[in-house]
Amino acid sequence: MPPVRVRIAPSPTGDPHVGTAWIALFNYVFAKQSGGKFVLRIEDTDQNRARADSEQMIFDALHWLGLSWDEGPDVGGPHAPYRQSERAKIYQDHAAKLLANGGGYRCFCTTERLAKMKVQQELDKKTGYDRLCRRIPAAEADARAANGESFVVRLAVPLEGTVTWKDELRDGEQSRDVRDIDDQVLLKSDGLPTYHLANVIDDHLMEISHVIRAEEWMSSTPKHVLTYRAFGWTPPKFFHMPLLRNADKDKTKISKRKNPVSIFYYRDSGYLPQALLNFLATMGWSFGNDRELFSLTEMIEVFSWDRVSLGGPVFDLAKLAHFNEQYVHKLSDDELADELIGWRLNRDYFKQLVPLVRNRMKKLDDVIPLTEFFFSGDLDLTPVADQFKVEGASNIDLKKAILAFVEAFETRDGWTKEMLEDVGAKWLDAQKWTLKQGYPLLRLATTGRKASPPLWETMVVLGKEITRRRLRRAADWIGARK
RNA sequence: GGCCCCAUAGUCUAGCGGUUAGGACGUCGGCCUCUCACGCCGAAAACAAGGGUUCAAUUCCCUUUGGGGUCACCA
Repeated sequence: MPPVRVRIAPSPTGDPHVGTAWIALFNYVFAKQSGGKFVLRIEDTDQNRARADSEQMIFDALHWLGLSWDEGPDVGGPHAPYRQSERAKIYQDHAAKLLANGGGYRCFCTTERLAKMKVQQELDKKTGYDRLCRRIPAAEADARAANGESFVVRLAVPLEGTVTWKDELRDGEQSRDVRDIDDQVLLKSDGLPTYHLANVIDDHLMEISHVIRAEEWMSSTPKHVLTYRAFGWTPPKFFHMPLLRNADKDKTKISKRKNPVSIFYYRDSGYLPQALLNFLATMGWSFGNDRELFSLTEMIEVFSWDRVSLGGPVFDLAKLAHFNEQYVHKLSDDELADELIGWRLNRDYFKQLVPLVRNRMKKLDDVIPLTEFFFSGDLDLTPVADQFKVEGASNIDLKKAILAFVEAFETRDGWTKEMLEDVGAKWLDAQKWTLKQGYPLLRLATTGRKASPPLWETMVVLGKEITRRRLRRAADWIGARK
């Protein structure tokens, strides 16, 4: 048996996701239990979506949870670099091998042609690349590439036969008719690999023994298996965990439109990392003996794959709150005091608040009522219910307007006063509202009050996650009222 | 829509042929109590449907239904 080596491979495209934490937990636990290694690899091959501060946020979030990695971009390791953007040469060399052995081929199709093809396929009810470039003789393709023509490298999927593999969490063998598999793009025209190529190469080179990932990857597994074969490699073992899902009627995979998904939301609204981890562990896995409160260490002791259940668990905030309550109560007074200080009752946080409220204070004790909403999570909006109104706008209009503001800042980088100010101004224009009509709505939703420190500064201090959550919650609440 | 995965209360789950179908969250009652919370006690609440297999199916098989994923030069 080769040593156990597992990994998580998040892409730095935004706030660290609870789904990442959840998958990380199972990888971590399995690695620790088997005396293996847990690797963190950053999948940043999408230049359009990668965000600079995002990688550090992943580190911070995982550290906060106490899930540490043995190898990674920050700690190094025998298979460095662990950042895919720094491994471009490796992928290109490997793509060249595929070109040489017929496992892959160059495709010169333009995005326009591909788009046209897709439109036609809609009518014909077909999918996948039509393999036009697969018929180009290798010598001609080489010449065109040498000539500077832009191309991608595609996987040459066998024309007939069946691919089979084992999913360790499911009975029997998985198999797929190759005719249902697309000639996946492996190397993009910018010379960087797609997920599929980078993933296979890295997992192989980094000697990953068990790929533990979410079910959304299950349908691309045959492509991966084929890619391993094209290189002449043996695929690792695959474990596809179910997907975390939204609550209510909408049981789609968990998303920020429906649920707070940033790990930082949970940290900032006062959840303890051990409680979050414990809660996450009970999603799709059970400890046994009707026990559901346990530590990471205890989980590592008893963990086994046969206690994984495959139904997609709904992420239930009420139950998370219960777990957290249990953990809070377990702390001694000293420990709880320290937790509170570490959370927001500390100098750093107060230093952000003081400039916002100092002119509104007469005595020191005014600080508490003035800043209360900086310390609370979800707000009770009923006391200000009748304040949520704009002349001529229905409840649905108000809901849409608030959501429009959220969508607008969602597309922007950073979280600064300037950005919010800009988004706000454009939003007012779009709503055709005056300042006095529009902004009170946002203020009410984010602070639960008619009066507060300046809106943008308040949002900045509150943080993006809590702001988003409050706005969305307010929008839903308004939209649902009579 | 094609392909694939999944299916025990509203939610998370136990169960791996014979159980009064267990636990937890939430909900509702009650006790405790100066209030509230905690805590304690109790209640309502589930095997999606139809066929098989079997002496016996929640459990095994098939079909249907339902839910989900995926069909990008995003991961």
